[in-house]
Amino acid sequence: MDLRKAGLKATLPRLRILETLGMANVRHMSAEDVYKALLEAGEDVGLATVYRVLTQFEAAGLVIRHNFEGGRAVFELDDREHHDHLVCTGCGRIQEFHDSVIENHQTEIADKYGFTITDHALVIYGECDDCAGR
Amino acid sequence: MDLRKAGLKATLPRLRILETLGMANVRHMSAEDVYKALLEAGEDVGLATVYRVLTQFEAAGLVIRHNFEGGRAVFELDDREHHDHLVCTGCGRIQEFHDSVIENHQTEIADKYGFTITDHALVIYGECDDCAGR
DNA sequence: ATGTATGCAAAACATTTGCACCTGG
DNA sequence: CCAGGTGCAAATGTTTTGCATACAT
Repeated sequence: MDLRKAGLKATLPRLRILETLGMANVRHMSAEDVYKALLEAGEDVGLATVYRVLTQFEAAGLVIRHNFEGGRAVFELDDREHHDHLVCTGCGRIQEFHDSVIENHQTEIADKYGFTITDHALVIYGECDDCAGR
Repeated sequence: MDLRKAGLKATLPRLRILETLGMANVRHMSAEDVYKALLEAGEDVGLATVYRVLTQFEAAGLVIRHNFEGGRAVFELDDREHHDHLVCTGCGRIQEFHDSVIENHQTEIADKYGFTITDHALVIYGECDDCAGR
């Protein structure tokens, strides 16, 4: 939460972007989503700044960038336990989950092939209950 | 392998693109990779056609499109058992693997949250042996 | 023939960068 | 004050699309 602790000046745009990502009802937003939310909130921010700041936040470990299908990256505040994602192809809803058996197996696999894990991305695509009946 | 069976006319560009993806030493290529390979082979093909054809192949289930980190999609011939990927962040090398324990757990997780799996993507990023010592 | 596929060039996106101006500490 | 941050516009890189021509059946 503390920008200074992350080595970043506490400027207005950075604070606002962090706030926006912290809004309980969103969790996963694209750069454009953040930008639009700020404009609607009456903030005068540039899209380029949103991209720059999100990239800095990622480097500082404040947010996680996801490359789900669809061509645009989405960002999420890195303020809770590690988890993976279920993405509904119908409504776009995102469900987080954690499975330690899968996590452990990933480490085993990396070992087996001589890789040192730096990161991993597990995304399950499917249709959620609400979308099943169209 | 059979374009007609997939409902696609057996045109020269399509045959060449399929051949290129089938070259044993590649497996994972971006649209541009395929395009360049064809130009070098003396084929007169357009980049737009490569994109169009790869998208058709994906829809027909002949190839799989991956959105790894890095902004560009890579394609792989869908001619073997399902598998996931280890991607070396150092040299870009891609190692395929399969783990049935992980697969089974994914199904369980989807069930638990009421999702019907249509697809999934597990990518482990890390550094391979060869890159470990820089 | 004839409907579909292709190549080219232009368009559409997502994201990045150059630069003059503004701001936080 | 002054290094670093920001907004804007222009540049980039990837993928898509419109259209006249070429090709497979």
